[in-house]
Amino acid sequence: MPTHNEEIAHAFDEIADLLEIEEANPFRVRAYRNAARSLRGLGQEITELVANGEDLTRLPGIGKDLAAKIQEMIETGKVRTLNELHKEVPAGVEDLLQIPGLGPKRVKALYHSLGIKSVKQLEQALRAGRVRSLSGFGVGIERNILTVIEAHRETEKRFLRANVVPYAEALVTYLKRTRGVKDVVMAGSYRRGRETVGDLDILVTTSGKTATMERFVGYDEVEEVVSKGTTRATVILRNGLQVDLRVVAQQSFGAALYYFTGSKAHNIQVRRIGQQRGLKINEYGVFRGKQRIAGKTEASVFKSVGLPYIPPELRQGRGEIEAAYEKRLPKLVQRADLQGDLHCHTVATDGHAGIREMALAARQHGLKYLAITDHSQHLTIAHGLDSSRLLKQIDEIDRLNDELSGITLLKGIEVDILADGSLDLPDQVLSRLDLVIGAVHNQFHLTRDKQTERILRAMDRPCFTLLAHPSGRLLQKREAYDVDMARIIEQARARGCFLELNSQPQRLDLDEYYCRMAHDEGVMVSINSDAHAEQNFDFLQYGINQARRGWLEKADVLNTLPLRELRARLRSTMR
DNA sequence: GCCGTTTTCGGCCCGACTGTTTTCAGTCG
Repeated sequence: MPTHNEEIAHAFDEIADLLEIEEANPFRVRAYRNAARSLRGLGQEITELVANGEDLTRLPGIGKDLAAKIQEMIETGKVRTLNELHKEVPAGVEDLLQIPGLGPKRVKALYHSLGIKSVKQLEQALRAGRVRSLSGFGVGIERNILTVIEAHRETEKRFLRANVVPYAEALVTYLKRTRGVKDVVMAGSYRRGRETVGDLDILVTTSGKTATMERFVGYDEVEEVVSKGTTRATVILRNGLQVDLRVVAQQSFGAALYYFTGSKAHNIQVRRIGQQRGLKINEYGVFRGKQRIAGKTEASVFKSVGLPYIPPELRQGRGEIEAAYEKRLPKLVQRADLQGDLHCHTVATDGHAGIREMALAARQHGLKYLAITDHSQHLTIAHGLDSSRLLKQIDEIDRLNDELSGITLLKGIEVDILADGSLDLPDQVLSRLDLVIGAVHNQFHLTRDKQTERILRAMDRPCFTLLAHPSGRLLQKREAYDVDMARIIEQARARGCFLELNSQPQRLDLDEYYCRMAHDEGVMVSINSDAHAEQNFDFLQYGINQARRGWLEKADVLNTLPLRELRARLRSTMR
């Protein structure tokens, strides 16, 4: 049973929680949290590193002691330290830390004074008014925690980026219409382009006194005001989304934007570098002693520690700072680099528009070519194409290409990869197409070996061009199927075929880790909309966000090629 | 518990808001 990074990270977080409740040295606590974060950001299974005999203490935040604990975890599946800690504080108590407003001190008091070991017990104690008498508590805190427990029973969940975009944009527009307000920008994970966001962070700069805070908490969608000061406020919207607002003076714009964009891991690294250089970096600027030396722009903050500008999508604390110092930051792909789209559907299967309408919509979105790739017969629920319908569609595309200007249609198919790795249509039909996208749409629960073999076999077919949504994940709905993606990427390199980055907001598949692996291995990725309707070409922006988080450059992306070159590349994969 | 272009000891990112306190501890991002 392999041990995954997340399990070890979780164990370290749990140790940190328990140590905190025990009032251990806060820096020791932080060491465990740093190590957990480091493991989560690794992008590679730690068991592989161990198997390759790598020295774990070379990983950031992992020293001799924690390296040994990782070994212990891999070998025995547990850590003695954690079991020891549980003798003092039973399992479950640390869950109380997840409740906003409860930190280690209060949790410790709740457990030691009242014996509270679960959220449920806490709720009962709160209702009985037994909590208010504890020192450090009061009626106010009692009431607040109760409200939070009730309101957040269903939360701790993140929102799909696409679902919060309208809220973010509306709120920004609303705040911009405030007197004295200069800039209103989104920061946080939203700005870093993450596929899901836990909350929205909005930064506002003002000149002089304004009523920004009042206007913010008075927003129509606000259900609850969590906190409100002069420079910072937090609200919960009616849909459960938390929004944090920060207000700073114009001169601090860059420092504040940098600070609130994060990520936390990235910021901590840079502040530490600043510290080594005798600088203090906070949201108001970069300071040497009392003197403010930078902060008007983000670039000035980076410059103060000798770094070039690092795009938000890369600020994850995963090697971007080292890469920046060594001048090997990627030049990230942009939406404008995309020349076409290689995956869409029409009314022939489960799409909502005809070929012509999709072509015109693609052209409207600035694309020069579009591959029509409806489903194949095996996907009956989508009314997939059999050979004869596909051949008819090929003729129709030929006719439309004669007629349409400014957009070229490519003939393709999203063909099912069957359980045995064969494709759902015969080679002689597939060979008439410009490209063949293979996709797994069933049998998600095969063993890792079988699933991997299935896909590798399909990729080996003579007509195979591109692997659609390679992991099959649906964000917040379905886990990726168990598959050896490193082998698939290796096979794509050897075979000369390509991987898709599917831009559907709930897919965004490849994920950022495997994008980076493809980049490192020299495998080209196609950023596709998988549009099922005319407006779905907007999804491409989400794919671009994801690609940028995965360090992809223009040269890594198949559909940045002009049509002629693209055709040549596609032909080269057919054999 | 980690870490080192001032250091193998002595540091460890930084500030805002709330509520319970009479000047600050706890919590959060």
